[in-house]
Amino acid sequence: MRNEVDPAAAIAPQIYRLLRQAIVTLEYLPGQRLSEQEIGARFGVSRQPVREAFIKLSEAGLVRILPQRGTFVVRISLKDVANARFVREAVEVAVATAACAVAPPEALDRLGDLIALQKEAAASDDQRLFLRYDEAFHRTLAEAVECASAWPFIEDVKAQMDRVRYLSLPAASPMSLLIDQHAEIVKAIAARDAERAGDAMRLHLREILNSLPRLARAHPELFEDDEMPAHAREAASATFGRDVAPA
Amino acid sequence: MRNEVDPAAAIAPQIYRLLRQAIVTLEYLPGQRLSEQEIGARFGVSRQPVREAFIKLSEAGLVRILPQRGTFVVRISLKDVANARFVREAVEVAVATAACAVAPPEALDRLGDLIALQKEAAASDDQRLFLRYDEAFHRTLAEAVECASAWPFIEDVKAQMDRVRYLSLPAASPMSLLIDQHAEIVKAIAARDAERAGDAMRLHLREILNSLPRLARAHPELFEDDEMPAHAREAASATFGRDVAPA
DNA sequence: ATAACCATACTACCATACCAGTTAAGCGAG
DNA sequence: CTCGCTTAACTGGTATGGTAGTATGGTTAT
Repeated sequence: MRNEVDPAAAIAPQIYRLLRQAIVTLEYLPGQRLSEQEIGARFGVSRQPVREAFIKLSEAGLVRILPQRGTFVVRISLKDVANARFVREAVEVAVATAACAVAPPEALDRLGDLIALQKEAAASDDQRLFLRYDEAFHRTLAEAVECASAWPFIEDVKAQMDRVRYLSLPAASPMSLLIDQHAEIVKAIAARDAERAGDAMRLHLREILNSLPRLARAHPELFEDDEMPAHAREAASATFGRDVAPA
Repeated sequence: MRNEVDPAAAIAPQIYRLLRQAIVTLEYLPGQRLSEQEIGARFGVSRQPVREAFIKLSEAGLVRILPQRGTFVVRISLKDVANARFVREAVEVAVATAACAVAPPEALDRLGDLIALQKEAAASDDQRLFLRYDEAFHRTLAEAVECASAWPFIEDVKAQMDRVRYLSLPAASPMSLLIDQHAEIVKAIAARDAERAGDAMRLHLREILNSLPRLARAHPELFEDDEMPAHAREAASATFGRDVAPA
């Protein structure tokens, strides 16, 4: 978060990116108050672009704006994470399925390149870099089916999941597993097997359900006191069989 | 658009709703310039909340903000409409599928009530009211699977489609057809038949593909000069067999 | 000791002022 | 008449000021 803003470019989006990154990486913890005044002073900008960043953050569900009271980083809500995951699974499974019909071979090459880069990042144990390539992989796949204009929506939804992702970084699902899942997705698309590609993507995106209950128990102070909706328990038990009920 | 704003409530969201409505109903046509100054004067508010409304409209893809030049209503883009439809189909088919597993009977009752209201609106030929109940139907279904927090997401995506919807109002898909499709969705969910529910929703949401090429030819001045992405042509031909190619 | 009150110091929101960049019209030179 | 420059009138982006509402801490009355 020490990055300076570029006064030549539009400031508000830069502040948004910086704050989002800080929240998602848990540099700003749930409950923390964000002051327009203070953030503006820290980056040497006025309150107005900071305010616009706050509004976007609140739409992404990362902060809660209470008029005349303050703006606060929200706790991680199992319900919100599960719903975000639900939406993301729906969209990206559809993307993977569609890719089998319409993705050009060059796109598959690019996806292969990104997997190779992820392997490098995993080899040097650079988790941040790994996550960057992970995001690039999913975005590239969306572009492959000419859904680039749909990516910003996925990106918004992803915010809820990303924070959990960073929370699980120390002992996450091993990077090698995620790489294998990416590879399986690409292989299925290359084989033009729509059902297999969809299933592979579904399995990949349900991975987070495996660690979520454990993380919620390990860090209760970071989590909202709510439960996952029924559709998430369904999805988890269908994939992993257990370890999803609160108990 | 003649509605006044309520100065007691937050102004920016009100302006957003009013402008969105005006654009979607084609009261503001593509290419029209929107001036912060002028809109603010018309509603008796300052430029600031208007500006925030513009930002949201641009994120929904309804206007394009060109810094230091102006803000303009964008033409309808076949690509954007098709992508929005793709995303919406993915999410709502997943919702319909999940509803079979988790929707409580009371939710099905509410959906039945909304279908009855739609029939009334159709009987009195009130198209605006019909569209309102249509939206309520889809939102209620999302709530039935505890995906209420996912609805704002669908609502954003829907903006692109709604404008086409209003454009097609005079001679749209007959309301009775859409009501039958809603009824079929509810029946499938009541029967807990996930595959049938998903297919019914898919068919329902692909209806727009049936009229889109015709509308684009009939109103070329309203449309961006682009083509639907491959996935949309796939979806259309899979459902309707033809009349989707530009020719 | 406790409870009610009030002054103070915040907050977000809206309004206003200022700035830099774009556009286009008007004027002057060729 | 045509081309090129200047300039004035816009634009959106940012900074700053004003306002109403909320939390808080200290003081006073009970």
